Amino acid sequence: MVERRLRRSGQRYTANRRALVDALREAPQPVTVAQLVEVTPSVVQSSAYRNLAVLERADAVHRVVTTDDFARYELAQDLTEHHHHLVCRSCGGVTDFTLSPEFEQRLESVLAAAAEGDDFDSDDHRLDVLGTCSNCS
Amino acid sequence: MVERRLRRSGQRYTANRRALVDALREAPQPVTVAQLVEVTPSVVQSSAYRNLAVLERADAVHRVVTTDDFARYELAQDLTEHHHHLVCRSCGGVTDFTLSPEFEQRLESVLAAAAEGDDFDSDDHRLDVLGTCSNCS
DNA sequence: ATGAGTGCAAAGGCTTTGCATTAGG
DNA sequence: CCTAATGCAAAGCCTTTGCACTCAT
Repeated sequence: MVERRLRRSGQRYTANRRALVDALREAPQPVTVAQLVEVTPSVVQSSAYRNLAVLERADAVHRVVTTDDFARYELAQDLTEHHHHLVCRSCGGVTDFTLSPEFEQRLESVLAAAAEGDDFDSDDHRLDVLGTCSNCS
Repeated sequence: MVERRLRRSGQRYTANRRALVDALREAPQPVTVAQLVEVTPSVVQSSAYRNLAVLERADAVHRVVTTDDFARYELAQDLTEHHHHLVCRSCGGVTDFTLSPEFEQRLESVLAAAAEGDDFDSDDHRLDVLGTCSNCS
């Protein structure tokens, strides 16, 4: 699946990229590049950044922005499951959660209507809850 | 209102801070620090960063994270009106939009339930629509 | 062969910080 | 007065980039 997306955008599925994707598959939640490099010592930092950028352009991974200074990555949601994030203001950590399909659908239609009104071409939404995780409270 | 919040957290409402808040009040949407400094030449960049941090801790302004490398700021939503953002993937620009009070309320209760299940102490949510703005399309 | 991918090191760019000076209460 | 705030410059830190080398096709 990831391989197909890479090929589609004219990219190879190299050992480094495989290692990164495997690591992301293992991760239960979005991880920073530093964490990723630590788990996959065969991939040096600059290659990790470059490959994550390639994977993102191929829609295989997704970059998650939280409140701290670290970019986090996760597998593309259509390779996993559509979900949202609990973002801890204290440690910057991210936990996934999902909403019912009914509510998701309702949300999508409401958002589509809002974007339409502003002549905005929407392709995704991002719904995060901010607060304090159980570890930090 | 802003002044009260600053005093509450033991901070002064100085000329620089006033200028920043006034500029934010004028801005129709979240603005970058660079834009802010440009509009308020009396405030140098480092003071802008420091003061925005103070104002954020006092809950007077709110830091908005988009997809580019620039932090954006807006007045705290309870000083304006609760709203959400259309974030352009191309230029990083942000436009505000609102949802109906009914839907907002529904959303809040759904999110509260989800956070509860993860033992997460939620205090806010952030709902952004990603896509392409009319300028960039 | 030949262009994409990689590693290392250096550079970029937004943001933060040290320090001497100024101003608010 | 005396602490907080300010300006300037320098440093930090995540991220990107240049360049030579290696690998896949």
